[in-house]
Amino acid sequence: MKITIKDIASLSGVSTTTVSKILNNKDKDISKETRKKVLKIIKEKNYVPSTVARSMVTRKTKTIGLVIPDITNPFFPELARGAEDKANEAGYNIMFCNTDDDLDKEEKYINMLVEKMADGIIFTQSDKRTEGFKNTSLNSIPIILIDRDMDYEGIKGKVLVNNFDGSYKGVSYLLKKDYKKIAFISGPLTLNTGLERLKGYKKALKDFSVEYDDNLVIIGEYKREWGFEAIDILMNKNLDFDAVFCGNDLIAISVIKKLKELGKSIPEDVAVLGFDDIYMADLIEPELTTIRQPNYKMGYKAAELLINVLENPNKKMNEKIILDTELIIRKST
Amino acid sequence: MKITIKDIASLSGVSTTTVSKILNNKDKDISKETRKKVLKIIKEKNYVPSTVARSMVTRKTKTIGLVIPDITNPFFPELARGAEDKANEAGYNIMFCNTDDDLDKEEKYINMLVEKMADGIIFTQSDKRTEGFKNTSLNSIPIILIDRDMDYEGIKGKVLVNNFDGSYKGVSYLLKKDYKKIAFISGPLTLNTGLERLKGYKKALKDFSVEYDDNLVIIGEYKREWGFEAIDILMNKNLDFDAVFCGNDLIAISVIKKLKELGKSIPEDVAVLGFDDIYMADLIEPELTTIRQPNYKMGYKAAELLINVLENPNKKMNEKIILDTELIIRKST
DNA sequence: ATGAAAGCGCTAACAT
DNA sequence: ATGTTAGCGCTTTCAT
Repeated sequence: MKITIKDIASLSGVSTTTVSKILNNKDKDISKETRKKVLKIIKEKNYVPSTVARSMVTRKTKTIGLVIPDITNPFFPELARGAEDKANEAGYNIMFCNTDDDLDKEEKYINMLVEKMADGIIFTQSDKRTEGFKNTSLNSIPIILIDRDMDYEGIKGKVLVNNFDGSYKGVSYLLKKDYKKIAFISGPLTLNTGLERLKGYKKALKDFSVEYDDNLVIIGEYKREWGFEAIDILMNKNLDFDAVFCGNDLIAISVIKKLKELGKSIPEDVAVLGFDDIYMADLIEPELTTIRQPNYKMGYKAAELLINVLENPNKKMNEKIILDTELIIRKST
Repeated sequence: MKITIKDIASLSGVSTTTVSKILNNKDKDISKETRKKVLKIIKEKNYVPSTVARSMVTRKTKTIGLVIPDITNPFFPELARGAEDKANEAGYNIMFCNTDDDLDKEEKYINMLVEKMADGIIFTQSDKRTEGFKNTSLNSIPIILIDRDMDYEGIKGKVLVNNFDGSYKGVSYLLKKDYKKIAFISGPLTLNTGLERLKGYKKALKDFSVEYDDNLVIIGEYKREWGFEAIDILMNKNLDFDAVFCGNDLIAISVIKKLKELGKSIPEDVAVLGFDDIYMADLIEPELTTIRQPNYKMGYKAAELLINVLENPNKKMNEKIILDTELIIRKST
């Protein structure tokens, strides 16, 4: 038989109100002795209050939904970890959902989270999403957008990365090192991230008076396979390039691999620059020069922002945090 | 104003009972018309039933806790993903918790999960845990153990990997290839996983009539840093070895790196064998030969087992699933 | 085929 | 300093 607050109350010879107050640290006006007595019984009986019952009346679940494309993509674990750490500090739990960049799955998950009365959602949306949600029930729950930008109702904050600046820094560095024919193996341009990186790339070329060549920019996905394919495409086009700027590290790593297979030495024949600085970036050969994104911090900040919104429901806020990248120079350039 | 079942009922001109029945597909004896009418109103009003209120009476939350050391460790994302996929299929959500192998954090999380009335827990315990839980409240909730073995109350199933066999297969392969001085850079032996791998290593040596040398076995942690250190130790001891069997891929990858820095070529001077087959194993140079663990499947099976237990509370089961490993031969051996 | 009513375990406004 | 009471939104038993 599950033990309830009522049991504790009668066992202690007090009312449930008194027990409840003690449980919730609203015990300003509870006598020391009562407090002690009740606490003792609670411990004895190993009583655990039901959060479900509590949520029923407080309308809060202390649960945050984390909706991301795929935890298996090396970009996300750190982000998830950051969010979880902050949530945990503040007494929240994280419910995690993988959408595979699928719009239907996204909506399904959001619905689930609303049904389960998650207090809020941290959301990295699908690269296929071009508009807001069909489901209006969504608007009942605050959302923090992370990494990928967009505007629609319900968004109470954003944590983004300065992709333009990161890309600009990286490509400028390449240019300074006298690489002049820089191919850009991009991820999809449906996302602001890709778009901004492309802009940074163009801007850097311009500032160094290098002409932009459309042929050198090819667009694919943020996946390892795309790196292999992309090099094939570039080679088949018979293009001349002395450096490759990759949309992310996953692409960069497979590009390096492919290039080596083709007998190119890196960075002598071709320099390779990545984006992200994933866990493995300094373990490959040659160690990857890349633009580090603060993934852990992103997750952490997003949770912080969300909790802030949740615990100050009066203040209408919509903060936008833009985190900086860092150029990590290693051996591949 | 949040819309409730009551609103739907009065709007449809029926009782809440009727609405509830329709919501839960217990509508055998609800007329077609009523059903249709109610469903229409529900859609119109964008009504989402509160799972919290439902849980209150059904005593089920359709939530599963996933307690792991660290999602940031490349071993876990796939496992987590497997669990999430299965959970999702069955209409469950996953609450995820990182313990950093810390016993206090473990107990804290377990408590949280009990408070939140998670229906069950999938649990990869800390490598520091040597006994069951202090907290008896835990016994109220079924647990599936994953990857790391142990016995205590509340355990309703296990999904493990045949570490002995995996290790045996890998080391035998090395031996067959005529590597005879095989160092073993192990993870901790507090875990059955490490212990079993050591046993497999010993058994293989024995079967190939190679004498076991205590000096060649060094024990550390499942972390990249340990790979670097371990090679230092081996070198300082001035030991002769022609192959290294690593406790996991993380160690193997840093071992390869270190060895290359020392001017050794792989696999000519030294062969390297890993364990896990993480995402990056075939992207490093040389591609890593390793013993693949079915991580995704482990997570998936664990969720399956748990859901089975949850949905058949009458049957007393305690299944133990032992998954097989696979030797993936690449270029490092 | 449908509804009335009790109750899940807790909190909070209001008394005392 | 402590207790009474009314709900939170749903499911379920039992009537009708």
